[in-house]
Amino acid sequence: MSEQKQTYDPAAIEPKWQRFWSERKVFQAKNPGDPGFDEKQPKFYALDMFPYPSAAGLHVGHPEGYTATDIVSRWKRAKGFNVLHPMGWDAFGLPAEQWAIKTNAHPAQTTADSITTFKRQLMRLGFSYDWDREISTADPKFFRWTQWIWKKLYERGLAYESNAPVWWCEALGTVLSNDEVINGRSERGDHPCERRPLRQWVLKITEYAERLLADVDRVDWSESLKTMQREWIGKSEGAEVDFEVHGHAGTKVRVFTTRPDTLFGASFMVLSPEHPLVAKITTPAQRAAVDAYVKAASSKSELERTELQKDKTGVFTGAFAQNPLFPGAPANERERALASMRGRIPIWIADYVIVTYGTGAIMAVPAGDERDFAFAKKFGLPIPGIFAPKTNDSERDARIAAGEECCTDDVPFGPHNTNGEVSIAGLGMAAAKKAVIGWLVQKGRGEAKVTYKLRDWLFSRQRYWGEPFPVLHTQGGVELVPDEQLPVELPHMDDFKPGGTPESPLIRAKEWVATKDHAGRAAQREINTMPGAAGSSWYFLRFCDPTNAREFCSRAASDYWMPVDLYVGGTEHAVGHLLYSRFWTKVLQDGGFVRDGEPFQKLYNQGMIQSFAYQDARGAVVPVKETKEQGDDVVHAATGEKLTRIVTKMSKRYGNVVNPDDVVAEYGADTLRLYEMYMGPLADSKPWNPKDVPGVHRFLQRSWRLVVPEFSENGTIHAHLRSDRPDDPEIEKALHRTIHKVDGDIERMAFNTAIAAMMIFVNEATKAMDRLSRSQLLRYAQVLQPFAPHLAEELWERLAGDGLLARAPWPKVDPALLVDDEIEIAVQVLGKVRGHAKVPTNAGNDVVLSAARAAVASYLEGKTIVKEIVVPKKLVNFVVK
RNA sequence: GCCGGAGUGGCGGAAUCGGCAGACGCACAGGUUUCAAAAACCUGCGCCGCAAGGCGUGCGGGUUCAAGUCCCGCCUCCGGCACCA
Repeated sequence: MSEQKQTYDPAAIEPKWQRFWSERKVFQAKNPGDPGFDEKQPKFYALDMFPYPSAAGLHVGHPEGYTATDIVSRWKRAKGFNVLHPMGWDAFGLPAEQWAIKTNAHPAQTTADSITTFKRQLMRLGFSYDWDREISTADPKFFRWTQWIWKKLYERGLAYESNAPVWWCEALGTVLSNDEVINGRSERGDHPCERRPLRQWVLKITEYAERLLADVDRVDWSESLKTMQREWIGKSEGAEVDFEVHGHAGTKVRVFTTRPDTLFGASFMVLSPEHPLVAKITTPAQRAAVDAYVKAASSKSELERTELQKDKTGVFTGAFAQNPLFPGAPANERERALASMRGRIPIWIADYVIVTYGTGAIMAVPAGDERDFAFAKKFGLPIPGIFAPKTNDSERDARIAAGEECCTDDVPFGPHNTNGEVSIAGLGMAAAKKAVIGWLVQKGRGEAKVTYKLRDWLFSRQRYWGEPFPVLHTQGGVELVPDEQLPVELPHMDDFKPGGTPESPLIRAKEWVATKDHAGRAAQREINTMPGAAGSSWYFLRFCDPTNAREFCSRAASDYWMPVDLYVGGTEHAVGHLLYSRFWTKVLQDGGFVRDGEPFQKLYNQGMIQSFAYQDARGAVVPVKETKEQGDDVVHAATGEKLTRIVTKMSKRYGNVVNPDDVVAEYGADTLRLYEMYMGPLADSKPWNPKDVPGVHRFLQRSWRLVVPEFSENGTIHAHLRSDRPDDPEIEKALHRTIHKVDGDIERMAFNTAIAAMMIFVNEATKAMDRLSRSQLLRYAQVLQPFAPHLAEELWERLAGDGLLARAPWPKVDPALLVDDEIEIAVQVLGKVRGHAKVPTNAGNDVVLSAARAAVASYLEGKTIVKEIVVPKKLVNFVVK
């Protein structure tokens, strides 16, 4: 029945423009030296966190950030910037390999298929990527340079082999790095992990800890993200102090402490159960108990340890240490008998002390540390009071002084904090630290020390689908593969599954493993592969110079494009990816290969797109398929039970996953882009509401109809737009305000309010449809272009705009049109709005006040005005009695 | 437990520097058009109240002529860290 069809047809215009942009390479970025490069243009590098192409295809979460960077890219181009906006694939890694195993295919094939799907889906959304710069981390032309950079790390002494215990995940068949393990379980798949010693490649990121920390201050990231980076690096300033062990001449236990000032209050010492001295110092009487505790601790998973964290456990070793403030460990029996001797403290072991942090041993000061206090209470150890606080709470002061309550505040030390040579009595924390460290250094019993929580980066996996290391194991040790033999490619293997042993499946590629070293002697290739984060730690550099066959990226290219001006992605990479990328960039900077050590100047985390789900009375989620609408309610289709709507993650299990392809098919890509930007602030998590999508689609249709009549034949435009005419001043004003608002809102990444401003304009323009001019609609198309590029480009073409809209400059705003001659101000009496008054915009206070008095005359009658407050151009407030 | 962020109509959200709370969209209601429906367009729409008016930004206090916004004390939700000495 519908000969009368809407003329806005995204299915027709979107592919048309996508093809056009692609064939003409409209979004190709020019490097210095390229033909057509304009050196007068400033540059702008807008980057998305490149996706991991999974078999499941694109999720609606992907286009959210991608649309944001696309809007900024298109806007920057219109503002005269040379814009680099690339896209690529994070293609190596565990999930691809596991998918391949599950589907009985080869990861090279499944990855290629996933990339094809992702690219097709992305192409349908009209993003202005320079597809000539597309890269894949699994492409030998790319990972050749990943291997080359790894060699630089090795040559700079930043890559080493280690047999230290590492996180091993049985289910994944590989080791994992710290940030891939959460509470003793794998981040991917949530499988249990345990610590095991295995030969691994490790990168010395800790050598860069201080710079990684310091440079956090100079990037434009959210405070919470910067805090996460700082906390992961975890700098602590303090001291290392040596304690001699009684009865073991020359044996010292070194502890790390952030509170060397509290050394006078050390009443026992705790070693981690894994500490190397435990076996040596344990007395025969305590040996059985200690062995049992050590064994129990080692079999406990990290998870069990943290679950039991409330209750402290530990065992006495039987040994004693000597507080270095009170030296002279007794050499003979007689002295040892003096149990009261000052500074003689018992050595315990407990699993609240972690072997990998600090020195794996602590001095316990229960008076100044909550954990030590709890331990001392539980095991009846002494709690010498060391502080003498003087606050308003004298009862608490007394308890602290007596060692009955723990105190971690900065309070003065009490009078007995002296050993005759150094005294901190009456001093505060900072001065006392200085005094104690000074004395220890002078006596050679300790030193100031900075420690970091950051651990070296475990950089190898026992899996097939990753970059091979450019390393040979020869009779003479490790030998690097020469640059001219890079890349070291993966051997083709039909069976690449992990073999249930800690060795990589590459061990079975015998011809590949067996090779020759530089001298022609038998050698073996490294069989571990690099972790998923290898390629993503430098891909942003390759985008600057993606086809360079001689270098990973020329200095000229990176000097021009780097740093990334806007980087958008999810918070899940807040620690790992960002820290690793910063580390590699700094190493490359030290090698003179890039200018700046910070890759990402501005970083923006998008929120998660959530979805509705329905819960029954017991709180169980009912899959969307099993629900139905009944009036205003949603009920269980089978039982009719009324359900409660909740907001949650999209999940197959709940059946609430939204597929971008479906949205494009029904409404078009412009609607999808617009809806995702209109949902709310980019940084917030917010639920997808299918009922809201038609709202933004309607807005696009209304925009369209300003140019093309609803049911026109052949899609011709309104007659009055076929020639130029004077601009209607009212509409002109509204248009300039819209341009100004959209401009400012894109700048602050407030895309939702920019769209609202355009909606307001379209609503006004619709009411004055026949007064619109061609010039006004061309300019409207220009502001709409970053958001709904296909529709805008089509309108531009139909209105016979000059050239291509994608290359048109941003429309000019006349500041004079942003102000009205007359404005309405609010008039308040005692802070309540009681009326409004129209006054000339630049009226003086007397004019404003008399207009305001007239507007609220009835409220002022019989009252005395005590005070008159005039806020220019906003309001007047009368304070009356 | 500690560190971030948030809490505003039936819903998503707006209020950018302390100055008219609820822009814009959804849902809903009424209307125009239509044989009818859809679409489109127009109008209304925080809560209580017939109205005048009162109340209202998680809760309780405070500062101010004026508080969603600032201060103090709580509650709830989300994210991160979690015995790091």
